[in-house]
Amino acid sequence: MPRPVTIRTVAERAGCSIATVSRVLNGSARASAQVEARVRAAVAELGFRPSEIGRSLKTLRARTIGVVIPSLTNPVFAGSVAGIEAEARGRGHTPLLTATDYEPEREREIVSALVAQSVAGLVLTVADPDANATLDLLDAEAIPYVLVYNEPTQAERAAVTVDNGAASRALTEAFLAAGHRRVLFIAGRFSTSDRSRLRHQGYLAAMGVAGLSPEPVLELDYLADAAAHRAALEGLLAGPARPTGIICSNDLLALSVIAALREMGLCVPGDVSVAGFDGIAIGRLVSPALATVDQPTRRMGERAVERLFALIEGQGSRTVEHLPFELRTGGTLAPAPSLSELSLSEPEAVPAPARGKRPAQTASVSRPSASRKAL
Amino acid sequence: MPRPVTIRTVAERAGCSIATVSRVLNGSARASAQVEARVRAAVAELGFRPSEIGRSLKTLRARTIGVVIPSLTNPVFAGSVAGIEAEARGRGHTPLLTATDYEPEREREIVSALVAQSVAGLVLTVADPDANATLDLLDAEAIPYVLVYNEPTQAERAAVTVDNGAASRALTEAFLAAGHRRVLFIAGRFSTSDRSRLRHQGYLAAMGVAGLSPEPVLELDYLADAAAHRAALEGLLAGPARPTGIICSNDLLALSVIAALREMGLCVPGDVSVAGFDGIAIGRLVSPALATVDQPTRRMGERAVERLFALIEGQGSRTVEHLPFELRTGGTLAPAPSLSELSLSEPEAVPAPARGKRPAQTASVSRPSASRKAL
DNA sequence: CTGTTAGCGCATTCAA
DNA sequence: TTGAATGCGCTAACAG
Repeated sequence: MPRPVTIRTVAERAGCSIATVSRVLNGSARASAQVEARVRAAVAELGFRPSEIGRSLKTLRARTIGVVIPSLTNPVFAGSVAGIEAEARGRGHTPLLTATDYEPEREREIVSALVAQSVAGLVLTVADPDANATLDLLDAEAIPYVLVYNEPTQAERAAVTVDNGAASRALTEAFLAAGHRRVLFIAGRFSTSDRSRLRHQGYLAAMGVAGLSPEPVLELDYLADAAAHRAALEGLLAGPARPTGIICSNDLLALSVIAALREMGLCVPGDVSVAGFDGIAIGRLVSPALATVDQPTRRMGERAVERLFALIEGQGSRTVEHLPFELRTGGTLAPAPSLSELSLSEPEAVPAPARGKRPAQTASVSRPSASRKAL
Repeated sequence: MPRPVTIRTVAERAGCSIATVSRVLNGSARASAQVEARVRAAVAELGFRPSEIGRSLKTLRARTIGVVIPSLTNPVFAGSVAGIEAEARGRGHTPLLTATDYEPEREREIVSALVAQSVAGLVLTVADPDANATLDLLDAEAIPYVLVYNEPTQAERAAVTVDNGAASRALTEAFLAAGHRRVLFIAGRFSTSDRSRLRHQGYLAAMGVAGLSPEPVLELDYLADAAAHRAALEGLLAGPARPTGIICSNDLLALSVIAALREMGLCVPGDVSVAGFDGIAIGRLVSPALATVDQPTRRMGERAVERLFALIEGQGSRTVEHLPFELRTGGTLAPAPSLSELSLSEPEAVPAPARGKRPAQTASVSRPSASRKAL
C-alpha cells in the first residue's frame, strides 16, 4: 500500500515548498520557469491530483453542485441532467445528483444532506416552487439555486422552464382546430407537480376562449401501471358522448393512457386522439408518433447552470426564464372522428368503432412530422 | 450574513467541549444524559449539520460513492441508478453520478475527478471491462469498485449483471420456437458495449445449435435516429429471403428499428418479429408490447452497492454475480409468417404484405403478457 | 465521563 | 520569486 501522494510529496520531489506547488497548480502567482518545470514534472511522475477535500476545507465551499430531481425514470429529467452535468463539468464542478421520488419530505432531507456537503449551489425540480420550506431554508442560508421545469408564480425564485400555460393552451387549440370538442385533460398529481397544475390551467383557458365546457380533470399517477389507468378511464370513455381527445400532462402518462385505450379496444388516433407533454425521445419512436409539446430539456439544464454560476458570483437575477417550446402534432393527434369522415381524402376501409385506423395527416403546427404509414 | 455554525458554536451553546459534541453526534462514546440533552438542544436550535468536508479531511475518505454510467438517456441505466442511490443513502453516502456518453476517454477523466473527490468507492458501467486502463488505475490506487451490466470474462473484477450469453440464447431460441429461421441480429456498437458483444455471441450459439446459419451482424448506434436505421435496414429487408425475425441488443434500438420497419411499410410483428434486450418500462407501454429480456435493473444497482460496501470493509470478492433475467415474449415476437397462416385460429382479413396485422398470441415463455387487442 | 490537542490537505498571508 | 506558518471543521488519541 503506497503512501498517498499529497502536495507535500510533490514539494519534496520538486525540491521546493508546498506553497510553491500550490501556486503553480492554481496559477495564483507566477513561479520561475525553472521551478515551475520541476513542479510539473513531479506532478506528472507522481500522478498527483490535488485533493478536493483539502481544497474545499480551505475554501469552505466544495466545487460541487447539488442536483435534485423528482425521478430518473422519467427521461424528461434525464435530458436536463445531461445539460447540467456538461455545463457543471465544463466549469470544474462535479454534480451531486439525487432523486426525491416525488416525496416532499425527501426533498428536505436531501437538500439538507447536500448543504452538509457544502455544495456551491443547487439546481432543482421540486414539488411546489411557491410554498416550499426547503427553498426557504436555502434562502436563509444564502445558498444559490436555480429551479428547472418549475415555474414559480408567487415566490421570487430563479427558474428555467417553458411557459407551461401558453404551451398547454396552444396544444389544446390544436385539438380544437382538428375538430375536437370534447377534450379530456388527464393530469399527474397536482400535489407534486406545479407543471401539471399550470398545464391544466392552460387547457381550461383555451376551452373557455372557445366557449366550450371543459371536462372534469382526471388526476392520475403516471408511475402506476396501465391497468390502473384503464380502470380510471373505463367509465369516462363508455357513453356515446365520450371525449374524442385526451391531453395528458406528461408523455409517460400519455403513453400509458394510449396503452390502456388500446386494451379497451379503442383506436388511437382513430377513435381518440391523445397528446402528451415533454417531448421525450421515445415519443418519436412509437407509431404513430406521440403528439406532444417539445421542451429543450438539455438546454434548460445548461441554462440553469449558467444562471447558477451567475448567482454564485453575485450577478444573477431571481426571475423565471422561459425557453421556447415546440408543438409536435400529427401522429396520435388526428382530426376528430366525425370531421375526418368528411375531410379526409383517403377513403377509410374500416368504418369507425374498434378497428379503424388512419394515417397521421393533421397539419403540423410547427415542425411537420414525416408522414408515416400507419401500422 | 450570519457567522456559519460549526461544531465550536454548538459546544459554546451547550457549554461543553467540541469533542463531546462530536461524540454525541457520532455515538462514538457515551456522554451523560445531562450533557447529551444540552448538546442535542443546541444542535436543534442552531440547525447545525456537521460539515462533511471537515469529517472527510480527517478520515481521508468522503462518504460519497462515484457512479459512472454511459448515458442517462437510456432508461435501463436510470433503473440501476435508482437502486444505487437508495442503497447508498441508506448507508449515509451520497452518490456522485456521471455519464460518459460512451466515450472511453471521458471514462478516465471522470474517474480521475472522482478519485480527487476521495470517493469511498465506485459503481460503474464501462465500455470494456476486460482491457481497461481506468479500472487498472483504480486497482493500482486500491479504490474499491463494482461493475454493473458489464460482464468481464478475462479480468478478475467484481460485477453484477445478468448472464447475457444465456439470455440471448434463450431469446433466440424463442424466435426459433416460433418458427423463425432467418433471424437477424442488430447490435449496438461492439466497441462501447461488452453486453452487445456477449448478446451477439449468445445468438450465434443458439443459431449454431439449431443448425442454422446466422445472418451477418448489423452494428448500429442506438442513439442515431430512425432515418439512419431505416437506411441501414433497407437493403437487408428487400429480397424475398428477408429475415422474419430481428433481435436487437437493446430495447431503445429495438423501438427505433420497429419505427423504421413501419416506415418501410412492414408490419411488426405481422411481417417481421422484433425483440429487444433490457426490459425498460416503456417497452410495456407500446402496442404491441416489446418482446425483450427483462433485467432486474434496480436490484442490480442495490446489489452492486451492497457488494461495494463489502469490498470497502475488506470482505468482498471480485467475482461476476449473475442475477436472474426474465424472457418477455409475445407482443412484437409472433409466429413466423408462413407458420402463422397455418396455426393461427383467428382468420386474417388482409393477406400478407403491407397492412397485415395480428394480435400477439405467442405463448409467453415466462410471464404471460396480458392478451391485448392489436391496434 | 469529559476536555485538550494534534493533524488530515490545501490555499493563503506574511516575511524574507 | 519563494518559504514558513496558519487555520479551515472535524475526529480520534490521549490525559484527566
